Amino acid sequence: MKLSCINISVDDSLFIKNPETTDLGKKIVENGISLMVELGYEAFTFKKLGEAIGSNESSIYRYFESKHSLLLYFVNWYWSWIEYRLVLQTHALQDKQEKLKIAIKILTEKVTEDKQISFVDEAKLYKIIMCEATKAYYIKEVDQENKKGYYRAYKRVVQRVSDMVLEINPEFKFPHMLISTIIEGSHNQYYFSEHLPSLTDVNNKNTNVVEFYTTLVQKVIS
Amino acid sequence: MKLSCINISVDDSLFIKNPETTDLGKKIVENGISLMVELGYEAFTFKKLGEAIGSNESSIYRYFESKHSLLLYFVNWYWSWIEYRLVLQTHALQDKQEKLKIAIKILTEKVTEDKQISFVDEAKLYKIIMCEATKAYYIKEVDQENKKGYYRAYKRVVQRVSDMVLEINPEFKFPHMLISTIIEGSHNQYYFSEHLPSLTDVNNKNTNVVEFYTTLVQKVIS
DNA sequence: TATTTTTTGATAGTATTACTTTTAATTTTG
DNA sequence: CAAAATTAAAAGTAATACTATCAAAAAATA
Repeated sequence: MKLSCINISVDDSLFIKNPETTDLGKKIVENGISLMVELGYEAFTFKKLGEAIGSNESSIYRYFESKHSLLLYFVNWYWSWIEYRLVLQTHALQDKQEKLKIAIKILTEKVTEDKQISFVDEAKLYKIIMCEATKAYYIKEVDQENKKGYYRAYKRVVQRVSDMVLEINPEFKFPHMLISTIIEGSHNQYYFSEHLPSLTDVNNKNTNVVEFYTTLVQKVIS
Repeated sequence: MKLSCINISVDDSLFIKNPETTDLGKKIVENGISLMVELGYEAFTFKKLGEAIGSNESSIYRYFESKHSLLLYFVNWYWSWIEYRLVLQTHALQDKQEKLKIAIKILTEKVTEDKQISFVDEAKLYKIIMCEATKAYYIKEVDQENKKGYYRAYKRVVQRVSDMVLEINPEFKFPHMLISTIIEGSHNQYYFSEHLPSLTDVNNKNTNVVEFYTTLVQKVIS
C-alpha cells in the first residue's frame, strides 16, 4: 500500500510553521525522526539535529517551539495515520466482529516497514511511539496541553475503537479502559521483548502480541 | 497495618551511600519523594532538594549519583514493598484463585494512605510510580542498567504473580505479558482518570480499576 | 578526653542544554 | 527587479547536571 498522494494532517497548534510547506521543514521532520530514534529523546537536541541536516539550531526553532513540541508533532502524526488506516480498512465491512478484529490488529501490531506516506518513515516513527510517546503526556503540564488539544488524535482513535466494542456489546462498561490498555500494553510488550524480556512472553517474531490482545478483547467483552 | 519494625531493603548498587544509615540520607529520600511529586521528574533537581532540606547539592551527590539513580531507588523500594505485601498476604492461603485475586488487588489498587513503613510515605511514592516510573526504564541505557540488575525487584514481582497464574492454568502461554499488562495498565488508568479522562472509564472513587483487571485476568486465563 | 576519621557545607568551576536575539546573507514572490 | 520572507551564523542568557576543593562540624575510636 503506497499512497504518496494522501496527506496526513497535523493540527496547526502543534507547530509554529508547518514543516510540510518547505524543504527545510520536511528535512527537520524526516531527520528528526531518525535522530530521535538513534539518540533517544533525552539526548536528542535541536543543535544536533541542525548539524545533522546542515542547518542551524535557530532555524529549527522557527518550526517547532521545543523538542517536546516536535515529539507531540510525531505522536499526532502517528495517531492521525492510524485513524486513517482504521477508517480505510474497516469502513466497508459489515461484520462487527471482523471490524473490531482488524482494528485491534492495526492498534497492536508492530510497524516494521516504511509505508512511505509522504516524507515520514513509519517504521522509524513507530519506534518513537514505542519508546518515547508516553513522555509526551507524562509531564506536569499535561492538563494545560490537554486543554490546547494536543492529545486529540490519540483520544479520537480510542473513541473510535471503543465504539466498535460497544456495537458488539452495548452493555460493556469499560471500553476506553480496555482499548487504552491494549494500545499501551502492546507498545510495552514490544519494548520489553527487546530490552526486558522477563516481563513478557513475546517470541522473536513478535507474532503473538496481536494474538494475545485479540483474544483478550474477545474474552473480556463477551 | 503499621509495622515500623520491618525494613524494605534496596540493592546496594542503587546508591553510593545507603540513605537509611544517616539522618541526612533519610531526609533526602523522604523530601525527595515529596519534591518529585510536587515538581515532577523533569523539573526536580538536587539543587532544589538541597534547598528544601537545608542542605547542600554536593552532599546529596554523595548518596545518589543522579536524579535518575534516586528515581531507580524509589522504584525499587516500591517493588520490594509490593513483593513483601504479596508474600505476607498470600503465603498462608490455600485457594489458588483467592491467592491470585489478592495479588491482582495489590498490583492494581491505588495506594492512597501512608502505611508508614520506615521513613517512606507510600501514598506519595505511589504517585511517583504512577507518573514517573516508566522514565526509569524507557531510556537508551536500559540494557546496561538491566545487566546491572536495576530492574530486578519489578521483574521478581511479575515472575511471582505469573507463577500464580500458571498454578491455576499451566497451559496458559502468556502469563508475564498478562501481568505486566495489568500492572502498567492500572498505573495508566489512574493517571488518565486524573488527566485524560476520555482514555478511561474510571469513576471518581477509582473503584473499578481493580474490578476491571480482576475480571480481565479471570476471563483471559480460563 | 583527645585525636583521628568521616561527614557535611560552602564555594567555585565546567560542559551542556534550551533557548532568544541580532544581523547579515540568501531565496522566494509579486 | 525590488520587496518580503526565510535562513544561517554568531553571540548571549539562565539553568542543569554535575565535579573538585577545602574547611568546618560531627562521630567514632583509642
